Amino acid sequence: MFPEAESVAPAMTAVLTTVLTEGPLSRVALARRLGLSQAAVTKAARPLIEQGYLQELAATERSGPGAGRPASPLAICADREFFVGVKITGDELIGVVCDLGAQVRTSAHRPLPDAGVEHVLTELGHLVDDLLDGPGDYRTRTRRLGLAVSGDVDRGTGLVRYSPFLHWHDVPLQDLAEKITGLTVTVENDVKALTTAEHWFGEGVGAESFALVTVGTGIGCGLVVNGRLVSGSHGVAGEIGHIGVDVNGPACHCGGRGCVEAIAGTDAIVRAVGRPGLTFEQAVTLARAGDASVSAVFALAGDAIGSGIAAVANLVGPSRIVVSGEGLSAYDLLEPHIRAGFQRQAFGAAAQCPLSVRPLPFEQWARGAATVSIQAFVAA
Amino acid sequence: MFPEAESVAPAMTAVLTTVLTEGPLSRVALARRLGLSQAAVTKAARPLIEQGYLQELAATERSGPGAGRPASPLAICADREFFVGVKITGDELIGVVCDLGAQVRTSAHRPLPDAGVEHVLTELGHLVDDLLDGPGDYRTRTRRLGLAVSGDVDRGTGLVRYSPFLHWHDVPLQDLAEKITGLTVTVENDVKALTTAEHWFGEGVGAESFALVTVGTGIGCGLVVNGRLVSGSHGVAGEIGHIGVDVNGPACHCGGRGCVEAIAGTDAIVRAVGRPGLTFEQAVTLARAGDASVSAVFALAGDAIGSGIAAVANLVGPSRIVVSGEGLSAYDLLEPHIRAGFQRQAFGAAAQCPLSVRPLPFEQWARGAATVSIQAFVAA
DNA sequence: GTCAATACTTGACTCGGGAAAGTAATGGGG
DNA sequence: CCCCATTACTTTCCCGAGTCAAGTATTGAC
Repeated sequence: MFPEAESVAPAMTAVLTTVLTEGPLSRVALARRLGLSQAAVTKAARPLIEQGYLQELAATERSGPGAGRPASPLAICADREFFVGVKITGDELIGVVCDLGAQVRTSAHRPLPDAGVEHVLTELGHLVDDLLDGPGDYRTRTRRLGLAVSGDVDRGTGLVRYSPFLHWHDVPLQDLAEKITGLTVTVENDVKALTTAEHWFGEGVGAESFALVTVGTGIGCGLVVNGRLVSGSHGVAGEIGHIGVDVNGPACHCGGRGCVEAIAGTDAIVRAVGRPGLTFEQAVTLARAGDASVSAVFALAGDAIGSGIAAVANLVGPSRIVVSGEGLSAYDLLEPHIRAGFQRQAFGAAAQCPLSVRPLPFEQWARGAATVSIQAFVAA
Repeated sequence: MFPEAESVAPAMTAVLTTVLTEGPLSRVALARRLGLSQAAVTKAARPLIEQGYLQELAATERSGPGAGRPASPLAICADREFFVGVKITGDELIGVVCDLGAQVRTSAHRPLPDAGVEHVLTELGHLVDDLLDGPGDYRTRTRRLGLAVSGDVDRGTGLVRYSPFLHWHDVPLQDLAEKITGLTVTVENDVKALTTAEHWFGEGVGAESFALVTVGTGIGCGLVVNGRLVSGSHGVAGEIGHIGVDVNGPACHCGGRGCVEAIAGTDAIVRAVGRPGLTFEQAVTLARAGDASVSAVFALAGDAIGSGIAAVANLVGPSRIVVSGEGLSAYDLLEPHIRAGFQRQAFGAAAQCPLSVRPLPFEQWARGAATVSIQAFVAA
């Protein structure tokens, strides 16, 4: 957290994290919330205030019958520090600058004609320069960069083990990006980054367990269980897209049969419609216009997604599920069937798990990357 | 851990837990394993030895080239304390006495003609008396009892929220059982208890994430993720039996379609064979004798189980999966199809997750209950 | 103005754990 | 045989995070 400090008192991390994710809280409220004494919170908060990360808000009006000294809630100084987040896709870099409160301050993107490591790094350097040297004067108050990449990523070492879209194998992205940008870099899988962002700053705040499902060409899922992100011991986790929901369904590129993705991925939907040359958007238009056979494809797709989500609910019992992704452009067509499939396959109380829909634009994925670097900063 | 102590130094719990689950270790090895200083281990171990929970083994012969003082490994004194575990089924109580090392010392059972709470408690009292006052003189060194019940159980409060087999609603089983037996009682869901036992003392030792699948009339699953048991926020977790693997499959009693349990539960198999009056055992015999249509039913069942297990592997990426349960009497018929279904639907590296088979007799479920009380004791 | 109520701060203390130096027990080489 | 390197364990001293209890601050109600 501080440039000098080796490791920081747990209470400081806890206080800062709680104020970040749950908003302004008085010291007394923090003490109750964290199971600490008031004295411990006072001591932990002092250096955070001195360093400019927290500020005392004006005393609020008090409720309740009796009197008493008004609380002075502690709030984040969002401007104290900024964080760059970049999502690396196969054909584009999308970058944002976020403040400490994870609000996006500015964004930019660069096309990526070539996904070679060298080229991506060069473009990344340019993108970061554009973001930090543009209006806002973020350069001086920015020390960290988060990168979100699809595929198998080791967050601890910042190694990209394998990324199918980029065709990367064992790229030490963290080291390379730190050399190019001069910032402290954190690398994370893109879905996990987005899940983290929702867990800290979105719908998943306060949830002990939480799932985020992304619908698009691929169908993915990020999981938080017992308050911690699920990483999977073989680097595989959240692969909801390859759960089999129909033994007699279409073959999937993964070798499985009737995978959710092979039924409900945008490519799979186009294929199932079976009209040569038709794009996904055109299929959506046809279905909205009432074309029965195309609508049926969307119905099956939504049902498959719902079944997959129910599998998540049945297995880990999250307290919330958020559905998101690019494929949500067709959400009006999918939603009733997603909900129907979910309700049918969710077991017992799992059916009561709230399912919310949030179209998260690509910029939000970059924000997810920034969020991961905020986390790394707070935990440092 | 100690009758007097309110809370115990974390290092003591860590040392005792590690020796329990990983066997005798020297202080130096423990320090490395736990990331503590040698001094901290020495200090934590002393009271544990004094109280008789640990003992120093004779120095072992040393390997390596140089010389050096031989290590004196610390081992559990298994006889120091005993634990009763009872599994409550719809028609029987199965009880065991385990030592501190979770070895079963003696067992007993009582039929349960009536699953009413009153009657179960009376029988439980008799069963515990039988176990503790029989040969072995366990009574004086036993202070804890673990109960395993199917259904929705709150381990923290020992409340059985709902148990379908027993037709129980909101039974404060912990309090009731403590009154009857005079022991400190822990209550846990049966599958979770068995999973805990395998995680601490079985195949799952040392695994950060681990899944146990039980195959029988119902099909269940216990999950350990990031080293912690998954409980599910609505009391639902590990319901692998109600994952839908065939949208066109048979209706399930849960309201779903093509649930694993509706295809591969023992009742479902009997129904799918479709010969009135035929028992499960007779179906097994027919299939073993080569009856093609019956064999096909087992093939479909195995495939469905394999798909469900693959869903677990894809979502949480456990480092091991253990398959168990009564239905394993037919495991020769199911196994190849379970493995085939798993391999087909497991995504990428998830397919490398080792799948082991362990028929765990009912007594092991009672041992699971005892294990939960051992955990409660160690953490106390 | 006093009083109860609530929020926060201060200072003495506790306790878990670390660092480093000391002791114990072994085998190997002179 | 005596030293010495090597490894295992113990002891002593210290630090720092957190608690407890007492004190200060700030409000509304009477």
